[in-house]
Amino acid sequence: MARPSQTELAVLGALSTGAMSGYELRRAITEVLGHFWHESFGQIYPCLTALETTGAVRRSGPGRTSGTVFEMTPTGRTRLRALLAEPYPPAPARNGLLLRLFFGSELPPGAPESLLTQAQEAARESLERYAAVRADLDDDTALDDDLDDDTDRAQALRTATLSFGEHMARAQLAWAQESLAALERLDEEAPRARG
Amino acid sequence: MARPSQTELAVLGALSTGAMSGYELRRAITEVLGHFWHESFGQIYPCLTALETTGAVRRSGPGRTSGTVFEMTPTGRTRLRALLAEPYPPAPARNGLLLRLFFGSELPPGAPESLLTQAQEAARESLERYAAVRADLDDDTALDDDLDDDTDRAQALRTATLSFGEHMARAQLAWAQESLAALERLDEEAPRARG
DNA sequence: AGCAGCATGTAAGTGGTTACATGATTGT
DNA sequence: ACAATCATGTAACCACTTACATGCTGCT
Repeated sequence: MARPSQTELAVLGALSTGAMSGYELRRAITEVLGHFWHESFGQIYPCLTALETTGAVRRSGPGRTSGTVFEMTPTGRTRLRALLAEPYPPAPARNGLLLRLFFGSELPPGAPESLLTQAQEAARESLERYAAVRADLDDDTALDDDLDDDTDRAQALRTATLSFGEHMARAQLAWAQESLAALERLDEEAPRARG
Repeated sequence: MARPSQTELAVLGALSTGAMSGYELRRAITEVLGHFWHESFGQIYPCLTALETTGAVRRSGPGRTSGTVFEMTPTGRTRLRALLAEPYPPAPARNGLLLRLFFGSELPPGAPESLLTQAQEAARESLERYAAVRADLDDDTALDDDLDDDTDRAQALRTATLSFGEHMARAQLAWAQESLAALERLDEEAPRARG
């Protein structure tokens, strides 16, 4: 694991919150980072063994299978900080929805509209999920009054990632609505414009 | 090319607007679809030969190198429509910025702020590019008064993909500003909250 | 005894990028 | 003559997914 990798960063990041098994690691990633990150077992386990050989991670617990947890070492924390400071690779621009919409005039009428409605629905569902997460988050902060500045700041950063999802979902919702309206307007005007 | 592929769709889509060489194909994709799609030569050429063997695409022109253009056949257009109707695979959730922000409390103070400022700047640049594209688009529609309903609709769909980019960029801008403000507020309040 | 969930891994395959090799054409 | 750009491709590699193999633990 010489070259920096995003999987490595995600794994070390998750491990920075406490020691856990590979299985738990994956669940932690999908549950906590789920709205902007994903890892599969096929990535996690090889990454863990690689991290072990570089000394960033240590296995502790009884033995081979059960009870074994992966724990971040000081070397690992240094590595985590280095990876965090690394510039992130640009996300590959590949939006299947827009690709289909762009050439949507090849499809029967109504098909692009249906794509937009689906996108709208997806955005609404995302917003609902985010609202639930935010409710949990607010409960937590209301309970803990004795936060120091560090956890306060950490909390704010985590909230920012949630807020990103909310902004994007709202934007997608507005866009889909707007685009649907534009297509509808076209349908109404078109027949008159003939001749 | 038995299994549907997004590259195939992008290539056929681009070819549906006219015959061109592989080289031109790539330029067309990056220029026209650039804000939501990308293809490299390593994908395009193998895909073209595969499409040729299935009869979706035909080579025409003088010979081996120069002058050869790839042309979509009727089979190809059928294939394009089938691919467009296919549900699109979900985009893998992997946002490097959010990953760094989430664990940003491990970084020296100021680093997350710098990430947000960069994101803000990137969004601003995107908006500028989109504004330029939209200006071109409006010029075109102003010139052509004799549009039929079909091109009108095609135009609306293409505009929708541009509009998507604009909505997302604006949302990112707003989010970055909001998050920066939240962090700043924290900095001001923190010292007082001590003791 | 049997099932659900915990747990660790591997192998094969996919989709994609990057770098390279090669050569023609056009402009300066 | 040289450089830039047009043009077509291949090979090596990388990241990632999926499916599979294996076995443990705890519950009913």
